[in-house]
Amino acid sequence: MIHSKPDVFDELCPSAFLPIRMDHKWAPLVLRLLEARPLRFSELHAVLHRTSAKELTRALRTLERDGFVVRAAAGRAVSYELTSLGRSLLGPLNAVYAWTAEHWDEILDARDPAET
Amino acid sequence: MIHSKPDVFDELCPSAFLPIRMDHKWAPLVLRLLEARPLRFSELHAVLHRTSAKELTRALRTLERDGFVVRAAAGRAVSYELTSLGRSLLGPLNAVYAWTAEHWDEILDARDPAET
DNA sequence: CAGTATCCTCTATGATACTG
DNA sequence: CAGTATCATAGAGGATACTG
Repeated sequence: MIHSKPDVFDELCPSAFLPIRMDHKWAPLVLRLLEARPLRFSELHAVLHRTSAKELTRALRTLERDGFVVRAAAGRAVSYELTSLGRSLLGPLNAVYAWTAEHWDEILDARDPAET
Repeated sequence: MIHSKPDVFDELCPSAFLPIRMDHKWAPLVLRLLEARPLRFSELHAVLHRTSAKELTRALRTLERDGFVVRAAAGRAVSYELTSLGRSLLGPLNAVYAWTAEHWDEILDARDPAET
């Protein structure tokens, strides 16, 4: 089907904020965690221990909804895996993280020049 | 000075969400608008007419705070201009936008497979 | 022109407790 | 293990009116 191509400026459609704002705080992190291999819910939660099960679930549901990950239930065990769409986002996403790692100090300095 | 390098995973520091979530909805768009040349407040608002002056102001204050733009008041006229830090973010940022333009349809399809 | 000031609502997210 | 259910709060963001 034909969805109208998002023109980020003219129409100010939601794509202007996607996936810059990935609809969930932990979504981008989950995506990166799944880069290496599929992970179980508990494995994800172990790393993202600062969030609740509820929020992690919501992050995963969001990622599922958008076609970034697929949920595979094998009996008791449930694991999450990247789709090709999800994997394709890792490039740009990691580019942003790389930028952040490189310029984080400058942002902090801009926020608080005193702390030198 | 030495700010500890952000390890996006180990400490789950705020950098994990920056600038993926740029602390303001309109911030990334403002950044892109300033790519070509400095713009006045009203020029920005003309394009971003869907938001209020209050929110646009807040976006600009956020961008200033983080060292992405500088505010230059020339008498009555006020214009905003990218700093080199702000400009350096355009690369990764535009990469994400490019990804979005290319995969937006797939996300919509994932959200609503019916609409074919 | 370039904002401020208010009011208001809705959502995101956390904390905590419970379940098949 | 892999979630749900509930409660509670801060802040995001819209609408609108006002100002030097």
